[in-house]
Amino acid sequence: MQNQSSAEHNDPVTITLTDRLFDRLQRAIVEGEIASGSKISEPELARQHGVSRGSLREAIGRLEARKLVERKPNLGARVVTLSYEHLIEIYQIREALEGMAARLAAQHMSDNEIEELQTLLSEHGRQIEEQHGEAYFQKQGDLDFHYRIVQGSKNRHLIGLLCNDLYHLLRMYRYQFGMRSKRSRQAYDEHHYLLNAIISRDPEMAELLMRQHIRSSRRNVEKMLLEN
Amino acid sequence: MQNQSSAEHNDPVTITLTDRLFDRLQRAIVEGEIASGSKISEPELARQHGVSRGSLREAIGRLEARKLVERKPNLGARVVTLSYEHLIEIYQIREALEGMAARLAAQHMSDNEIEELQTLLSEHGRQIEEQHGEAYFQKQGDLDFHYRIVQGSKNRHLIGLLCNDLYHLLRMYRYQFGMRSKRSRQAYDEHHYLLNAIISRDPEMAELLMRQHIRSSRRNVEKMLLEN
DNA sequence: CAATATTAAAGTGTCGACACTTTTATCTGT
DNA sequence: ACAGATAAAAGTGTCGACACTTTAATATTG
Repeated sequence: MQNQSSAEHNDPVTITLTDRLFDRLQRAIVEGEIASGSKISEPELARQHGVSRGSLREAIGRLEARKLVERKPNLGARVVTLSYEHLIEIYQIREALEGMAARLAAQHMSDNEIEELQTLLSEHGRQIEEQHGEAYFQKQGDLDFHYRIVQGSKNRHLIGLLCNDLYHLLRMYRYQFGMRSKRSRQAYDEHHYLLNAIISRDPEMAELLMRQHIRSSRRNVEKMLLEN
Repeated sequence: MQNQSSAEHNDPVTITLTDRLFDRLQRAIVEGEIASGSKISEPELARQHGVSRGSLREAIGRLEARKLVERKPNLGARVVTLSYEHLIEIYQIREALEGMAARLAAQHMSDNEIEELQTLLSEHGRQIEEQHGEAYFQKQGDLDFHYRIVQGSKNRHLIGLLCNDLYHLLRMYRYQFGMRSKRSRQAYDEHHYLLNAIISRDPEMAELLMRQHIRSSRRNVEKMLLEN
């Protein structure tokens, strides 16, 4: 699940104005530049970005589809309000969907893809040894690993759901709740078990391990948030 | 998962023009009135429905979010093309998500809700005895049952994903692939096992049974489609 | 002075018009 | 007659303006 612009696999590289605007707004929201829960004034935002209200409106519509903003008729749009409960909901959905993705990946990934995944993972291992688990790189590494497995499912609908819809919401929580994982070593191990299940072409086991991995990640987050 | 207009839990009952248009278009697409795979001409559709292109565009945007149409910059929108492969993808996602929904429902449904579910199910049983499994009613019954369990998960994000996004796509396949279930009796039995797991408050078992139920429904569909 | 009614301001929903892109139809040369 | 170039038509992307709704500010009244 790496950074990808909204040109998301759009063969014609024509980027429309609304596309760019959508990207910018999404980033601004995810990174908290536009505060969570705050109201969005169409005239103001349109002016700030030098664009007509019509185009802005379309961008907002897409943000709504990704559940980054909520809209009520005649009352306007607000940036979604983050909450502990909602974060848990997202983890439950991830557990179900990524579990299925791992199951499918064990069936459908090519030998070549599996090798690349292996390479990626040993690279992570090296990084962890070297810099004793520098948080940022490891977090990105986690995303890369999950991203490849999701892609490996070969289920385009599932890929879209996880990489387009859920991913950015999750990123928003990471940014704004300051979620740094202090368990990069454990995560790395769990990734390894999962990889072995995929190498063995064992769908059942792959799903099981992925679900455990996400559950333990969730427990980690829960603990971290209850400390604050 | 019963019929619900796009006013979807919008407290202010102000229905905007775009809302109505969206509903109409969604119905037209789901029921095949606008052919799957066909191109959508904005000027023409706008004229047909007596509405400006701007409003139509917003409606199309929402249809795109629900994956009922696909859009390419400067080339316009097409109704999504149905395929066997895509239908399988949807069933895989349903298996994962509804499985999780059942697990959560076993934990979170109120005793009252469980009783109502029980009532609903015995009503279905009665109907099957009487009219020997009239296809339509039983299909609706299946939807109602699943709908309540999804609601019972109390996971709002999950509910939205299943009842808003996936549900209409699935309905579209049912309509256009003519998917009638000839296994209402078996489905009824499977519902019963699942209900028992929920009554026992056994999340693990509930998820397992729901996943089996959806898998067997998928196999039924596969068989049915390979006959044509 | 507080609570309601009235009015002004701001905001959203909808529309029609124009610019640019893609597609279709026509023309040109060999 | 056919392939490619050219022009016309249709279609999409973007904009600014107006109507109606909500919110804020002001006035009114008990």
